[in-house]
Amino acid sequence: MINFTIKFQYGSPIYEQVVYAVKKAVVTGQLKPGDIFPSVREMAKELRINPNTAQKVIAHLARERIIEIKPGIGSLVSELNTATKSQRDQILNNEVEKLVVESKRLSIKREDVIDAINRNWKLDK
Amino acid sequence: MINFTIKFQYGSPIYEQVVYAVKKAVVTGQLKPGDIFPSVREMAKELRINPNTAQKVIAHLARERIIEIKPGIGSLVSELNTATKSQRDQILNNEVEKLVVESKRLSIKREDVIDAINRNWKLDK
DNA sequence: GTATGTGTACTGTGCGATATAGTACAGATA
DNA sequence: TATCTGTACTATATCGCACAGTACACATAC
Repeated sequence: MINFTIKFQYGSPIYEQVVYAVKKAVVTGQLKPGDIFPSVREMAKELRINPNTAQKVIAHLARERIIEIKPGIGSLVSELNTATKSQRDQILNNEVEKLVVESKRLSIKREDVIDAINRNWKLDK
Repeated sequence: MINFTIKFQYGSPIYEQVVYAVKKAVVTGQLKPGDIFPSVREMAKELRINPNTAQKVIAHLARERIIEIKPGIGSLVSELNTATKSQRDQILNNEVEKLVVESKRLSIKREDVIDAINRNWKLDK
């Protein structure tokens, strides 16, 4: 059974979209730590993607420690992680900078960006 | 003469990195409206990239109305734009959501993200 | 006029990422 | 034993990206 939702878009790789959907589902509580995660073949069948693509999703999620692989069993959703220093820097400098640059370029007010952050932070959607 | 700085990284296309560097230079005041923008051939020579790649940069910047092309002359840096509704939604929903999801996933505090926004907003770097 | 500098549009080549199809194997479970 | 897991292959096709090189129309400067 698939516990998260996806609507595929053009422009970015399928495996990337699935990885993001899983991250979002974990953060919003749609997927909880300890939940059983769909297997390669099940995901491929349900989402109608190639098994190799599903395998790529599993491998990426495992490398980011979002799921834990239990050989012969499948995978389990992990607890939320704590950021390493480099991950923290990547987000609080580079990612935020990109958002700020794009906002200023389009004359979007700082307050509106902050509001959007606060609004998105309560995402039980 | 090139009025902006770039340090090429692996992982993302060259033309994208140059486009972002220009956006940042405009936002920080390093490039001002009315400034003459380097031509395709000049950019290719100075940045040591292929003329086709430089052409791609110019085309992207023009499509986003960051520069104005004056046929036979070159290009000029435009004024800052106002966001259309769809651009605004794209940023205040999708982009912000990605930042929030990634932050929550790594247990980064909301206050730290807001601080980073405020810090980056004063970018006269 | 000529020479030069613009943007733009092609043809090719090479490389890597992505997605697909299909097969196979080791290991754990039932 | 049968079935499920993840994983690792071989192949194919398509696309994005960067590169090399050539060509054309247009405006400017001389």
